[in-house]
Amino acid sequence: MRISTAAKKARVGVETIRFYERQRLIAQPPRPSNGGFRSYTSEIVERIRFIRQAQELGFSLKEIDELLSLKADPATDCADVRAHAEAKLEDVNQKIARLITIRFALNALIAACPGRGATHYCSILEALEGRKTDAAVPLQSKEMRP
Amino acid sequence: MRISTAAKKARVGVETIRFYERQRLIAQPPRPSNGGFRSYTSEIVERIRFIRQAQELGFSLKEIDELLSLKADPATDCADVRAHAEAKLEDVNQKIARLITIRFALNALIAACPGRGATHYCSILEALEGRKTDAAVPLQSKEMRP
DNA sequence: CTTGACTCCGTACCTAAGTACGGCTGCATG
DNA sequence: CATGCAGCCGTACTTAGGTACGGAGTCAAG
Repeated sequence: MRISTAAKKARVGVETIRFYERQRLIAQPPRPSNGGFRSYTSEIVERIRFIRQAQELGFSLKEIDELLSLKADPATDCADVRAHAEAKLEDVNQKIARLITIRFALNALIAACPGRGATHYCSILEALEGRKTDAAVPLQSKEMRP
Repeated sequence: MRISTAAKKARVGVETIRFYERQRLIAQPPRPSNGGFRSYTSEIVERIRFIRQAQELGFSLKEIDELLSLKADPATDCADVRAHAEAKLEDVNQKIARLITIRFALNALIAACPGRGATHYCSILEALEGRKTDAAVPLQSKEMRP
């Protein structure tokens, strides 16, 4: 299989495969000594699919690299993998909590807004200025972007 | 007020102020013609605080730039600002929905995991491989990162 | 009047996850 | 056999939001 076929099967771009190779997430198949094209196996396609699936679950490529190592290591216990999943779940829960706080604040802002009139009296802008309105914005800050 | 004082008051780094100046989010105070230090006003500090508040709500610097323009323009109606807040709310809602889907899938994965044993039989890794388990991972994909 | 802290400025670097480009080689099809 | 599409390779660029660095200038205190 050539790279573009592999890319199609894994539903990624050719450049993405190369990028994964550079990141050592997947092995680069050897180039024939007589100098032809590299030949991609279905194992590699599977591996790329694995990577995309894990990405869908919010794992970063770095974390996926760890998962793949666990996967490859026969000494790995299933509990190790589970721990990663649980850590990611925790992560996701925190992001959700943070977003819900934001949603709450945005809702309050919108509710307090008269809906029209000069911005001189805009309660949303006022709230953002930090002068406290009813729709105060009490975020504890710190780390949402991971 | 010198830049480091302004930075402290706005609770950002000096470099961040400079960065905002380069991004034209805040104006750079003129340097005295005799060549001393720039003098920062409390208006600038307020403006930086506004930026950070809006960031807390998930607005990007680009969006904040728009908000600040609306704020500065006397022709702006409050409804314009409100529309931005509502768009951002919609945005936040989508992110939450996406994360909840992920949470669901992670929970299913963890629940299906025996908790120990060789990874050869690890249901989490299996699920990520795309071979369908009970704990299938049915994400519709597409755009969570904004 | 020297020392040390701060400012200024331009530029480079960082992470994440790719995407794009340009020049070359390889190969298959007409 | 020529033509044009693929593959290969190295490098540079992208977005976002900063952070870091190096050299020169400024200023206040000792």
